Amino acid sequence: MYDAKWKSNFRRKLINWFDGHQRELPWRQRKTPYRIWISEIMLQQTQVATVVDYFNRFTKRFPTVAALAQADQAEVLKLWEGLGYYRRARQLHAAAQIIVEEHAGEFPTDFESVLALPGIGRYTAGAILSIALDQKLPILEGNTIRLFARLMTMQSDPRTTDNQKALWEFSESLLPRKRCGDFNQALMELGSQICNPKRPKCLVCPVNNLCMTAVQGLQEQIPVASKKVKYEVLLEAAIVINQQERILVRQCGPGERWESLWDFPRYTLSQNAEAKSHAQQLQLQLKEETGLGVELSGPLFQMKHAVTRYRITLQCWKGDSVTGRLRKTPTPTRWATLSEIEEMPMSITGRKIARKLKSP
DNA sequence: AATACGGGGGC
DNA sequence: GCCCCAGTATT
Repeated sequence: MYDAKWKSNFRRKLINWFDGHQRELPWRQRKTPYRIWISEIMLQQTQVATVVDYFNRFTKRFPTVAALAQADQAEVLKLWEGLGYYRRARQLHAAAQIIVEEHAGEFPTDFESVLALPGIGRYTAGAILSIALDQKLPILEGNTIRLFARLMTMQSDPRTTDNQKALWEFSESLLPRKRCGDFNQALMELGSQICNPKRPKCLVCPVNNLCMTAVQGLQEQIPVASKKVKYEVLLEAAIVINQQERILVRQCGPGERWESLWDFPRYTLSQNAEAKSHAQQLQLQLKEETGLGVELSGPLFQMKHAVTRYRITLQCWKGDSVTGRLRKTPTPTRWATLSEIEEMPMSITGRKIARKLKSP
């Protein structure tokens, strides 16, 4: 079924389609390993449309490996602010320093060395080296998993270990002799633009007659859905304490969500109680922990924030007329003005609260 | 094999 | 509200 003839047809049709339909994207203008690397890290679990502006800002500020390696981590995180998965930024920064020290500042060109860099797994190593240097290496990620599952009419969850192995082998077996980078990008472009999850555009797909799923009309059944992850709901309160134009902020600690990013003090609320009694409870608790006189008013606003396995409802209170001295706090804290806060890498909730404070 | 790690696009 | 996104690292 997937014999040499099928594969050569597939390669030819796919690459022809890509030549006429590929999107113009900033990282496609100059395909250096550095720029492809940055784009691939940003694109991990993140849609193209979200990445474009971040990529442009980041590569303008850090045009080379050396520039990135020399930066302060806080500045790297600031440019990553809002993109999520902040470990990517820290590992990107660490990898730049490794490249300077161990590879003379040149992005390595052999698969094993690239794979050894922090934040780079099999997909990203293959993507960088194929796209930037046209090396013959396979890829497998969200788009290609779905595309291959449909091409192969895979009848079980493509995310299982066994099926992943089969999909990697399929990806490798498909690689053309030349233009492997374009071919890999074409696979992903087809997966995202045509072979999309819901209602794929099989009528305009360049390989629809090679796809048994399309021929049999099984698009909604394949790929087989993975087990769903359960969510639980958390309720948290953020508190804004003003003291002579300065606001108390804290840095999230190790093992905590948003590690090393700045945030406002937050407390978990039990779910069923009334907001007002929570506010009073928090007031007492905060007085205890900071030694400050704390007055509460609010809530300022509420927001919901979905994270992988749980959901947060965040409430925010604005404090006023705070006097006294800070005695002790659970994590690193500092009093910062709103303009100082603008320069600090903030969690998404911190960022939204700060924006709200600036233009109420 | 499961889980942590963010935030947003699109319907 | 739900699914999914150019995944990686850890347990």
